Amino acid sequence: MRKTTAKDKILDAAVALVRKNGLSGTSVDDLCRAAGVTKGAFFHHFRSKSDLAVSAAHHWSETTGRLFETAPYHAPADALDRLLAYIEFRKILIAGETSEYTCLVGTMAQETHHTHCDIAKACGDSIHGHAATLIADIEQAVADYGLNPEWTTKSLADFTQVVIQGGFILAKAGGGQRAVTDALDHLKNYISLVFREGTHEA
Amino acid sequence: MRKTTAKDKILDAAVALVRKNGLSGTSVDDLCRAAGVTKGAFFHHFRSKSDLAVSAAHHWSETTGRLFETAPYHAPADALDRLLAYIEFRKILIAGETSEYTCLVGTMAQETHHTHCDIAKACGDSIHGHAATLIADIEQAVADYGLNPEWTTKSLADFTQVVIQGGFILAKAGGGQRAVTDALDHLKNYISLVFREGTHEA
DNA sequence: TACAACATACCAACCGGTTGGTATTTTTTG
DNA sequence: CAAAAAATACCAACCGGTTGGTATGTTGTA
Repeated sequence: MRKTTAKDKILDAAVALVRKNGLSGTSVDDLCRAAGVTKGAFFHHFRSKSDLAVSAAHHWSETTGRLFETAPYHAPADALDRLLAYIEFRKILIAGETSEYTCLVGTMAQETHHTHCDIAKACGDSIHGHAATLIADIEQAVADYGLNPEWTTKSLADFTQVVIQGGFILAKAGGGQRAVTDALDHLKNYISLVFREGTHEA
Repeated sequence: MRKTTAKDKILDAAVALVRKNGLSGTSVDDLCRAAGVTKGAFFHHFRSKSDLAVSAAHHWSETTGRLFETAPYHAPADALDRLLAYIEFRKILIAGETSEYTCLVGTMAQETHHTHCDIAKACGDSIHGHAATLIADIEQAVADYGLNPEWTTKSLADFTQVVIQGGFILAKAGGGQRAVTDALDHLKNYISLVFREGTHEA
C-alpha cells in the first residue's frame, strides 16, 4: 500500500493545470499549490520545468494507455467493427469541460515545438504510441476486405489522431463538444466508405 | 502612400513570433524588439497583450483571406473539382519550417480557451470565417452529385479545417510537413469517396 | 548514521503595464 | 489662409509582482 507521493501529486496537478492553461500558462508555483507541496519538493523530483513536462507526457501515455487497453471497444470479432467501435468510444470520452476531454500532449506539442523539441518529441511519442495500437486492426481490416490502398496503414492510424487533435482545436476555439463529435462522425463515415465502398483496387 | 506604421509592424511581428513560440511564450518586450518599437508605442495602440492577440487574429483573417481569395483553386468549372483543388492548394502552402506553415489562430485558441475566451472566440471566428468560404462549393457539389447526406455542408467544411489543424499538431509533435500532407491526402480521398462512390442515398 | 524526501527562505531576471513627457499630424477657428 | 487647439504617435524610464531556479535547512526511515 504505497502512499501517494509528492511526485505523483505534482504529475496529476500538471495534467490538470496544463490542460486548462497550457504549459507556459502554468507556473511552478501554481503546480506546487495545486499539488499541495512546496517548491523544494518540486525541484527535488524534477530537474527543471521542462523535465516535468517530459515526465508529464510519459505519465499521460501511461494513464491513457491503461484506459484504452481495458476499454470495451476491443470486443467485436470483426477488425473493422473494432476500429469503428474505437471511434465511438472516443465520442463517449467527450464530456464535461473542454479541459476535461482534450489532450495534454497535443497542447504541449503546440507550445514547445520550436523551443523545447525534447518536450515536443515526448508528445509525439505519446501520440504515435497510441496511434500504433490501431494499426493491427487496420491491417486486419485491409486484409479482410481485400483492399490494396494507396495509403499506408500507419498513415490511416495517424489520420484518426489528426482528426481528434484537430477536433480539440475547434472545440477550444468555441465549438465545444460538438466540434469533436461532428469530426469523429466524418472520420467514421470515411473509414466506413473506404472499406465498404472502396473494395475494388484503386 | 501611407508609411508602415508601428501598429502594423507590431501585428506582423506578433504573427511571426506567436507562430514560433506561442502567445504566452512571446513577451511584449519580444514583440517590441522584433517590431523595432518601444513599449510605449505598443500600449498606445493596444490596451493590453490580450487586446493585441485579438487584433492579431483579425489581422490574420485579413491577410490569409486575401491569399485564398486570389488563389487559383477557384478556376475549375466543377464544384467538386474546386473543392479538391482547394486541398491541393493547401498542400502547396506546406513548405519551410513548421512555424512558417502552421496557423496562428489555432495556436492561440489552444492557449487561451480557458482563460481568455475573447481571444479564443476571435480565433474561432477566423477559422469558421475561412471554412465558410468552402460551403458554397460543397452545397453545389452535393446538388451536382444528387447527394442526400446525413451530414450538413457546414460540418464538412469544418471537417476540412479539423484535418488541417490536427495535421499542424502532428507536424509540431515531430511529424513535420509529411504529417500535414498525409492528412490532406486522406481528406481528399474522403471527399472523393463521398461524392463519387456514395452517390446513392443513405 | 546515512540518505531520500521534503520544507523554508531567498534571488536575479523578467513580466505586463504605467508614468510623464515630446514630436508630429490633424482639426478647429478667427 | 494662418494661428491655435487638440488629438495622435511615439519614447525612455520605471514599478510592483511573478518567474524559474537555488542554497540551506529539517524530518522520516532503513
